Amino acid sequence: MAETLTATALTLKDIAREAGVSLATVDRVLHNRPGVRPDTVRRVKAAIERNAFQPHVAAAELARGRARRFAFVMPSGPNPFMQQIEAYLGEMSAWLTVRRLNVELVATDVFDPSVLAGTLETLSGDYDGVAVVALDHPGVRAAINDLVDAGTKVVTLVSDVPSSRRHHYVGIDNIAAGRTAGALVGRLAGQKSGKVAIVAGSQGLRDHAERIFGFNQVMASEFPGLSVLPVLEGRDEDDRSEQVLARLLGKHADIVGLYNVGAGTQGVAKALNDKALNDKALSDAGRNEVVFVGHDVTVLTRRLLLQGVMDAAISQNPGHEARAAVRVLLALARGEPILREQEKIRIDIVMRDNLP
Amino acid sequence: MAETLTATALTLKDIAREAGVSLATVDRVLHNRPGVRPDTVRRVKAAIERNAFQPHVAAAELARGRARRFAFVMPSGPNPFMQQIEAYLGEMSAWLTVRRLNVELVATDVFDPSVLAGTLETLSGDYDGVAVVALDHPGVRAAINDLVDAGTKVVTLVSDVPSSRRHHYVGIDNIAAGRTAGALVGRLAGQKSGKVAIVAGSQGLRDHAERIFGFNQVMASEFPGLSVLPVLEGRDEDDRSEQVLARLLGKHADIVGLYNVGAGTQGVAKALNDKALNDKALSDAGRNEVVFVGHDVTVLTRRLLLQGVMDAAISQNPGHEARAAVRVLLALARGEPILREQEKIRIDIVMRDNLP
DNA sequence: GGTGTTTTGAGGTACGCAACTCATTTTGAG
DNA sequence: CTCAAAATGAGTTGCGTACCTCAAAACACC
Repeated sequence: MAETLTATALTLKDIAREAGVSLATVDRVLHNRPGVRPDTVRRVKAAIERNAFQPHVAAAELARGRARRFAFVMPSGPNPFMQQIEAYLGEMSAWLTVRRLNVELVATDVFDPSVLAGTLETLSGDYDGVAVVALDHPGVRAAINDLVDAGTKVVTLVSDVPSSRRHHYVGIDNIAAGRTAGALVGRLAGQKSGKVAIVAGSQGLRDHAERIFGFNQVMASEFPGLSVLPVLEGRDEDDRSEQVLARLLGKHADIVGLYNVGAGTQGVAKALNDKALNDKALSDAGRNEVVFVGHDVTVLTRRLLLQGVMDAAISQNPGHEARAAVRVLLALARGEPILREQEKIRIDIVMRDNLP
Repeated sequence: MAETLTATALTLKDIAREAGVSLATVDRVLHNRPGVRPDTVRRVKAAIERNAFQPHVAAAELARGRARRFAFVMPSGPNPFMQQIEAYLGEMSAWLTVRRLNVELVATDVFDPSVLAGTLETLSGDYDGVAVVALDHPGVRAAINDLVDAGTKVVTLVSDVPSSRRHHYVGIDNIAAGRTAGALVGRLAGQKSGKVAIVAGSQGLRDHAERIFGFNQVMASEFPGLSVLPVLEGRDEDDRSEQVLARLLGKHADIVGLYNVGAGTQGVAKALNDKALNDKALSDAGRNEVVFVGHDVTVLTRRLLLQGVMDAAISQNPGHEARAAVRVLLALARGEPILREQEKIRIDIVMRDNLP
């Protein structure tokens, strides 16, 4: 009736006895210290394997004494999503303190490859781990690889550099996110046919490009009644996003769906509202006629969802990302296995009634 | 440019000096041992507060020596969702071992209040923490309170007993889940008007009742064109669910939406498919005409989503629930604060393109 | 066999706390 | 003021590991 899930824990002493060597030798093997014959190394490692030995985390942590230093390299501009990640890191403060972890925020211009690469280089050697919101660029890739070679654990955050040798990526699959947005716009638009607009920050950003790709994929294959208009670029700015969208809405009367890929949500909503007022075309339910899907749950998008202006937000949980990045860095630094399932960031569909 | 998020860690010795007492007295206060004057207790506690002192987790863990025992009281029947939770607990095995945690699974008939209460009573005293999938019933409530009084930490899992003194609930807000389901059925049904069917396990189950409540709330207030038919009870069994639904589908030709509140999904899908075949009414996109929203991502619902038979699944992440329950029990046992944001279980909307 | 080098063993110390003992001081009741 | 009880200080041990030193043993090479 009762089933136990845990093995009895061995200690280093047990491993030493098993392998027929002294504690000192096991210690040398465990920490890759020199002065052990290859044959002995093999014997010790065999004993460790055989017993699935894992060092007692608490004891190891206590013994090593010095704190670990992690750096979070984040965009310097005022990006609400990034600010949320930083806020959640702040909330972890007590958690970090009792584990003797030092987390430092490093603000930099992540959109300028050379600046970002330069920042990463200054970090080398000083940190046990680095989490970075990275731009995918050869210079950045090289800087990441240098960090890895120096022994620093590196995770990319939100935006990946798959071609680098970073140890882990904490973020969503942006193609799937775009597909999800497409499916939502298509399904929520109902039987209607018409045009669909896309507002992005820039098609040069990897994550935006991937989202657009996924979105178009779904629209093309599943919603033949809807035609996607050329992508508008709003540079993630409110004013510019509003302008370009307003112009487009003026030109096409039959726009039934809108996908806002990045930020600039305020501007997008404004353009949409102005149009609705002009048309005097708010439906009875108080909902805008144009299906509006965007990204991330912020103060603003939360309000838009509650008002019915926005129909759904594709979200990646910033708290989860912050904690996952720290946990992954810690596990990497300790040599512990990573709970992939736990650290995976999901694509959340957030509508009015399941607002977190 | 670089901002540090962590405080420098104090030790018990520092607190002792601050409070002007010896280590022994601090220890007595910290562990509620007798023999300390109230005034001294206050001084020590003040010093602890003032410095936001938290014992070094690793050192405390190492010193206490004995392992902690947690019990998970789970339904004995073959419930896919519960099996997933158990599977994820199994995956944590290494994580648990390293932290000297013993987790035991206790299978019992959670639907029989007296049996469940009896099982909980046998656990008293032997465990540091208990997670239980609880039925809300006076006998169960009393058993939970007894456990709490005995010093055991108790969390309710998936299904809550809010009137008990359990320390924490790990699960979703089922009313909000029902509302979300309602919004999805309504929106995905588009402009259509017609009837909506509900299949539940039993209206006597608290979680099912709450979901239905939320669902009806949204339907009534936002989708006046849709009328909800009386709830069918399928007892979470495939055969029975199929029968009752098939009968209903035969009687009403204008059913445009279906909400499956609990399990029995296989049967529900079968009834729906048979109807579609009869009507020869599959749409061009291969999608069933009836909007079908259910709960939980299992092997079955995953297939149904991919096939387009099912339109959305409301899901609570079983892996997250398993890990959150363990983490909460551990934090409670250690007297650490709980990261509420982290342990909160979200209502996930899962459609084909964001299947986890 | 002798030399120098490499490998191994033995042991210690420190980490911060829990849990305990025992001696000493303080306190309050009579 | 006395004496027992209560409160407090001082100290020890152990948890499992990291990291270090020093000496002994094993080995390679000529």
